[in-house]
Amino acid sequence: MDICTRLGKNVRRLREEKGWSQEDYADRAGIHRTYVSDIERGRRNPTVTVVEKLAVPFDVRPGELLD
Amino acid sequence: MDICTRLGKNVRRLREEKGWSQEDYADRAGIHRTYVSDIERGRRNPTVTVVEKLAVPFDVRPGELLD
DNA sequence: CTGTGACTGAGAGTCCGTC
DNA sequence: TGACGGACTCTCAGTCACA
Repeated sequence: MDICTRLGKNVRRLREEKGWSQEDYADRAGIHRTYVSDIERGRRNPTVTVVEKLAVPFDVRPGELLD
Repeated sequence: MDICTRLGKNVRRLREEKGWSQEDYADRAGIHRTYVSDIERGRRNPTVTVVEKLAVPFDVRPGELLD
């Protein structure tokens, strides 16, 4: 499976575990809501700085999002 | 420490452990030599697909390069 | 062998919407 | 709430000559 798809699935899974909407999560991560939507669907190829931002609200290491 | 710097240090450390030159490694990863040079010095902010390419020659999970 | 500045096309990332 | 589109700016991907 493509690494962007894996990233997207991990983000969605963790976000839903927290019970957050995409908008809630986007605000916590400091990222635009439409961008989160694209990422969860594997339609974007984010940079490592974005991966770091994505990891903050979940309190996990950035690398975990790529597993 | 900045995530780009961490990535760069990890790549350089692993590359030197293997005894490869930047050029050897770049060829194995399918990336340009000068681009590897930039990444090792933390001057670039690569996308996750690049991180995936970087991980291949080392036979590690892409996420490990971000630790 | 490696660092660096410069360059171009592609795409990252934001913001406005509608359904 | 989330999918999706359009339009926009700015940075990244990828390469080269040269130090």
